[in-house]
Amino acid sequence: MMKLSKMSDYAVVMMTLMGADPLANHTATTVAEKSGLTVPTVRKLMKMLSKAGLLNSTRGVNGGYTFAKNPNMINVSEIIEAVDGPIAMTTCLDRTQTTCVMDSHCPTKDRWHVINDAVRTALQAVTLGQFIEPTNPLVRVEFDEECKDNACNV
Amino acid sequence: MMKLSKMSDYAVVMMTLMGADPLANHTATTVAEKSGLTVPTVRKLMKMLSKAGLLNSTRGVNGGYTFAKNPNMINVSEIIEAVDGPIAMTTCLDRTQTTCVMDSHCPTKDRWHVINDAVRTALQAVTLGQFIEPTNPLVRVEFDEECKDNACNV
DNA sequence: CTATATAGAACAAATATTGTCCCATATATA
DNA sequence: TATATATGGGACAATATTTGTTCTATATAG
Repeated sequence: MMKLSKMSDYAVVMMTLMGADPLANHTATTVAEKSGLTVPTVRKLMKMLSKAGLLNSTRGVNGGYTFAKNPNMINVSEIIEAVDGPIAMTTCLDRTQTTCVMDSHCPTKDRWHVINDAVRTALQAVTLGQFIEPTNPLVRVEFDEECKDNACNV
Repeated sequence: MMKLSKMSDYAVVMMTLMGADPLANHTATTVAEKSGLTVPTVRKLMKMLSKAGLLNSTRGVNGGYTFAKNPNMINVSEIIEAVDGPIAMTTCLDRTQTTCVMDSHCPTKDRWHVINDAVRTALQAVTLGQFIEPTNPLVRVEFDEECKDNACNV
C-alpha cells in the first residue's frame, strides 16, 4: 500500500512528543512513557535519530537526548530517512540494491527518479514544527529565545 | 525504505510496454514475454488493472486487454492504487485498518493527511504517457488519431 | 565503584508480500 | 456442439521484510 514503515511513523510521533518540550533532555524511558511505545523500541529509534544527527546524545547518569536543531528546521523527510534509509520508490533507485529482473531493458527506469524527487520534496516541505504546533504553538519561540545566548546550533 | 511494492512497479512496467502499441490487444502471455515476468504474475496484475478500469478485457479466444483510456490520461497514481489499494502513508489514514496503538492521543494524526495528499499529488502529476514517450514519441498522436472515428472513450 | 544511560549488533517472532495454482466463465472457430 | 483459448475470482504456500527484543560494550555522574 505504499505505506510508511511503522518505525518511521513511531519516530515522527516520538519527535513530536519531545518537541513539546524542545529544550529538555529526554531519556528513552520518559519518551516510552509518553508515547506508549515499549522502551526497547524507543531506544532503538533514539539511537537512529541520534546517529542521523537529529538528536544529540549524552551517555551515563543523567544522560539522554536533546534536539540537535530547532524542530522547525527538521523536516519529515529527515526523520523518515534516519529510520528507513534513503527514500527510494523503486529498487532500481536504491543504491544498496543491485539486482533487478529487467535490468537494462527496463523502460521505466529513467522516469522513476522524477516521481521519487517529487515525493521527497513533498516530505521535505513539512517540518516537525508543523506537527508540534497544534499541540504547543510556542515551540519555535521557546527554542529560539533560549538558544540566543546558548550553544544550540540552530 | 518507503518503497513501492514490486507488484505496482511491475504494473507500471507492463503498462509502459503495452503503451508502445496503445491500440493493440494484449494478452497476458504476450505481455509476460515482453516484460520477462511470469505468466501467472502478469495475469494477476492484468485482472487488477482491468478491475480498476484502466484496461478493457475481452474473454475467450482472441481475448485480451486493451487500454480503456488514452495512456496520457492515465497517471501513475491510478496504476499504483489499482494494484496496492489507496495510497495511505500511515495506518491511521488507511480506512481498511482500525487499530492504532496511540489512537486518540496521537499527536501526529491530523498532520499526516497533508503529507499524504502531497505524495498523491506528486504521483498524479506523472502520466503513463510520459513513461512511454522516450520509447515511442508517437503514442499520443497514434491513439488520438485512431480514436477520432472509433468508440474509444478517451 | 555503582547505578544509569546510550551504542551497536545480532536474533526470533510476527507480519506482509509474492508468486502460483485451481476452477469457473466467456467466446471464436471448426 | 465441442474444443481451444482467454480472462475472473479466490485460495494458498513460500518468501521476504519488518518488527520487537535481548545481549554486551561503553560512557559518566555522584
